[in-house]
Amino acid sequence: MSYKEYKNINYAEVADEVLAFWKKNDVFQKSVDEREGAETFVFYEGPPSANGTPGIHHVMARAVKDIFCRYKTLKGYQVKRKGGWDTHGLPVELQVEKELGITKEDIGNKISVEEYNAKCREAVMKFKDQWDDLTEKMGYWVDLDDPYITFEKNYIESLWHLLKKFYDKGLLYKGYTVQPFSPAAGTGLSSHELNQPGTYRDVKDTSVVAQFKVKKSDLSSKLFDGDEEVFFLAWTTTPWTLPSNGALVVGKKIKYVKVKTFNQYTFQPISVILAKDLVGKYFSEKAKNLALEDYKEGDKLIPWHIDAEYAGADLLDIRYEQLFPYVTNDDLEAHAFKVIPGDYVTTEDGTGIVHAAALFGADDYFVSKAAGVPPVVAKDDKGDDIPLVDKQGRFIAEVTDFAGKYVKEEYYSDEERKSSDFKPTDVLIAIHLKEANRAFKVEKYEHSYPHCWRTDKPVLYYPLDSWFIKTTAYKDRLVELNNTINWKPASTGSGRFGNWLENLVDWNLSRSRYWGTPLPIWVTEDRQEQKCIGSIAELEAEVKKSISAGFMTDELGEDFDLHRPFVDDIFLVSDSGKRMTREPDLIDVWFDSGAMPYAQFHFMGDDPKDANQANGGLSDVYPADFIAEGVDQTRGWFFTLHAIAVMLFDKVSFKNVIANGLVLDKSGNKMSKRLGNAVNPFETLAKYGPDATRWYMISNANPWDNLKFDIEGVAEVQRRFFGTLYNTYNFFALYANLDKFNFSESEVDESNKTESDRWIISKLNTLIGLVDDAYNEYEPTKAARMIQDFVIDDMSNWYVRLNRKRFWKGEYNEDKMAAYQSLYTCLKTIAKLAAPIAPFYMDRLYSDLNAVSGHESHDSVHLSNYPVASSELIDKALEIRMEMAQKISSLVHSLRKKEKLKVRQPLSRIMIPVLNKETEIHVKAVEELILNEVNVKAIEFLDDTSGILVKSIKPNFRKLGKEHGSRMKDISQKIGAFTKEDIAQLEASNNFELDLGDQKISLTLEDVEISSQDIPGWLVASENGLTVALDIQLSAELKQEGVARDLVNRIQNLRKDSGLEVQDKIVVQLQSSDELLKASVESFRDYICQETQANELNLVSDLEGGQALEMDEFEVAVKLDVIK
RNA sequence: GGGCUUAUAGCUCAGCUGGUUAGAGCGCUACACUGAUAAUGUAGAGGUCCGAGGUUCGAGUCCCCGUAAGCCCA
Repeated sequence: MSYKEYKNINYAEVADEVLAFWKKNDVFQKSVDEREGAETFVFYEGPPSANGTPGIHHVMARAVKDIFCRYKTLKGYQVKRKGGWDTHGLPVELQVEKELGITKEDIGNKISVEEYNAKCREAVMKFKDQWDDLTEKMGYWVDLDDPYITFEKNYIESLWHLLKKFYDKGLLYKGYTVQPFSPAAGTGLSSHELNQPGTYRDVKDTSVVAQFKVKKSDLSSKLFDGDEEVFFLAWTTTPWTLPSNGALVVGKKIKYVKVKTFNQYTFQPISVILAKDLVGKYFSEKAKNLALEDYKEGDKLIPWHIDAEYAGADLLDIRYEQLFPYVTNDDLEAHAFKVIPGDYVTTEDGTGIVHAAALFGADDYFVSKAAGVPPVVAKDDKGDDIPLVDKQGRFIAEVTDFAGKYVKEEYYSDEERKSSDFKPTDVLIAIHLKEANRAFKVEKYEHSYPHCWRTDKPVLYYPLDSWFIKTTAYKDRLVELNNTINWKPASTGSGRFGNWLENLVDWNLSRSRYWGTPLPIWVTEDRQEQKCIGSIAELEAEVKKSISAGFMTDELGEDFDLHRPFVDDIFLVSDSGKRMTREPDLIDVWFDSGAMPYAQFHFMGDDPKDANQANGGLSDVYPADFIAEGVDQTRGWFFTLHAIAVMLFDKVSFKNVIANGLVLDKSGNKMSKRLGNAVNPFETLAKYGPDATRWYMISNANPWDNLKFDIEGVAEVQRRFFGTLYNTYNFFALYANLDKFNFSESEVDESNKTESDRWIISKLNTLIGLVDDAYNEYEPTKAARMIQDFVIDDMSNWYVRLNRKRFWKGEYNEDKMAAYQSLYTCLKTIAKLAAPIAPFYMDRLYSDLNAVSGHESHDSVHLSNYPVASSELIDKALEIRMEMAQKISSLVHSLRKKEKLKVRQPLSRIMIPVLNKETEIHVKAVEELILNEVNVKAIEFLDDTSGILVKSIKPNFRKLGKEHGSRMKDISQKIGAFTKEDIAQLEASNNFELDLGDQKISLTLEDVEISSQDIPGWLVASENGLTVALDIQLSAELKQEGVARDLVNRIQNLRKDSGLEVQDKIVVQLQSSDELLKASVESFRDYICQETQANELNLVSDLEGGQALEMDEFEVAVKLDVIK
């Protein structure tokens, strides 16, 4: 058995082969089954929707999930990964409508709800094949055979079960929110619909600056100066909302002024309050400070002057007279018609005072609620509160002056609008205000306003009934438990998510749609009785009752579908015997996905932490140890998971979460199919294979940062990391096969290993621990980068390069064995450490190694165990020494470079100044390595006794700074001025009195850093305290050796060019007149022969058929003969 | 409008609790190596650490105000 050698590796092909192997041998299943009984690591899959095609960002998101599941498996946990599909919701509906060429209005007419939903059910799995394909090809291990699907009956039943729990706790209630609403279409509009192009249009509306008359009170007395009438000025582009005004909103930090002037329509003297910054908008500079007494009715210039100034905070709670006193009640009289604060008030336009009608604006609703201002409502015949505008967009009867009028002129028919005496309601309101001395300014104003995409008519913001989950009741607990969750990055948990929880509003569950989970609530017509259904059995029982009561005829069939329209055809009977109909709403799809911890297992119990499966307990799969999803899910999935778990079970549903960022194109732009900059994941995987793709994504940026995806980067990863690893393996395989190394021998004793063997093993064991930590802390990027650095820098560029000869030279002996063992161990360990990130190639690497050694009984790296770092094998001092060797070599290289002395030319010595014995011992231990690496004969150490060292000294800022902070400038200067003698004194006595004039401080050696950066008369280089001097004198012998080495090099080339095998022996004949060459050959004949595998080396005077070789300074003719 | 994130070499990213020459890879230039070879090594050039203030003996790092980009929410 020998190690597989690769001529040209195609990583994508390897991945295909490995994938086939996994499939054939059920490796994923085994990786779960073999851990049966082990501690579990619980992972939840955030369900994707298969109604769109997968993109490259899904590869990213899923790689993150996969990495930690694979890692935990290696660590011995059992990690089940149930897949899932998110199937309900608006995107599915829109796609179906697009395909069928219909709109929502056609549902129930051109197409039945039943047919429509059947279409949705098909459409939602449209691209399932592509998704499954991607999942497989990218190596994402998730159970696709038994996924949870949110439209399935069992799933929905669990949702109902949970909803009923909310209901029973009194956390499910019906209320309203202010939403975009199209009276013409009679429907609310989703934000998605409002974001359709063309919905926002510039329109000219009648805008009014209305005067709200301030009531006199203790609080408002500061606004009055005698008998004047004082008004707040508030601007609106929707005058129809003025009869519903409940409050005026000011910015606390905005400055306001009172201006004395006259009303331009009634000419009456008035005092008005508005933002100081906006005075110039309403008052002409020319009229400023004109005498008020001189004003006559109809004058063009209306005199004015600023009378007083107030802060917004001073105006709070001041009452004013209701502008349109059509309806009122005790509540309103007590709490409305006053000034309240609002952050959204600006002085960009208007008056700096904003009118709020709680029912007709989202901002208005929130500030009113926050300030405890009740909405302005009337009562209907049942005694329920109703807004002053009905659902058709008309004023109700109570608004006597405008009763029955449409609030927007576009709601009238074209004919009506053409009529000569037609006036839009906004204009009528303006006229009314002018006559009542309540209009300060009326003008047309052009602004952008949303329109209904179906009817083209303007949208109203209108209170719509909705069912809510009272999340606000659990706010504190939600925050508290969130603090126990490990968020990556932490800022998403504390910032984005934490702030969201702090500013929580109740969760609006209602959706007026067709394809989704129906709300299981039935009510009587008078709304006095309600029932919430929590299971199919319960529904069946209720249906039976209903049949007895005569409201239904048939029982539920076995295959009863819980979707619309079927649930809508069910009528229940109330406890008092009345007929009940289902509330027509569907629930927010986020409830579907947030409930997946329970619904995926058809949970119908009371406590998911119950260990008893018979009770429906989920203890071994709840809560999740780990979830990961895009940061855009913060207020989506992450929130709904958290809300349901905390509110129903007082638990967190996930302990660790990675919120990953976006995948952008290489210039940092968002990828979009429309712009054509979207990267096709299938093409990328096919070209570069999944390993390089995953490795690139993970190593390039932290998952939570946005990734600028550059395909060149994938190519680079493949070349640099995988190429190096592959080359190292191939190098190993080539010689290990020649020597038949199969690691059947016992490990070479530590004492018989070389310094570099022990070093690489030490580094490897350090790496095992560091990578383990990184994975444990959910830092995959750190893990990937550390592995990569080890492979490229330590293993390949240092260990292999330094030890190459050991692999191919000489007989198979213990030293060789040690080299093979070391490299084998490195490669096998890397395969394991990197397997979670690059699952395919690492599996192949592991298997190729293990196939020969048979060390492990596992068929796949993913069935093996994470390596254990052995602290005995870690030698920090050795790691430091080696670092010094690397630095010294680098310095010598750079000196050679400067002097144009190539490495093949041996040099006699380097000198290293050492200020302490320790450094010398360190360097001595790696002396051989350095000498070999830089081709120098000896290292000499210069210590103090040589007397030629030039020392420099600088303060240890970190230490001295802590002690003497503010004196550092002085100290630094004084130390900088130290003489040779000063340094010597400090070194000798470990004490130096530093005189700062007013103060003396004593320095020890720890307070300074002393280094030697120069040796007079020598070629010197230094870096970070290490200094090296190079002797560049060339003796005759060194020159000869240099030539000999050159000659070896040329002959080796010739061997290779002639196609000789590594083990072929040759006879060499040389002809040259050059004396140096002759001398070199004589002196170094043995060396040359050994290196070139020559049995004979002869200098001849005539050479037939020889080849001319270019040496640096002359030519030489050579002839090689192979010995057969 | 609010919240959060990011900004360091041409590009992609490191830079620990503040400490005095700001690093790596790619790319570029030059050289070397040539039995790991469609590989590899070494060196060099390349920086207003987004901008302006502040704290400090000392700021890429801490604070404040901006700018730009992105995401979420309104």
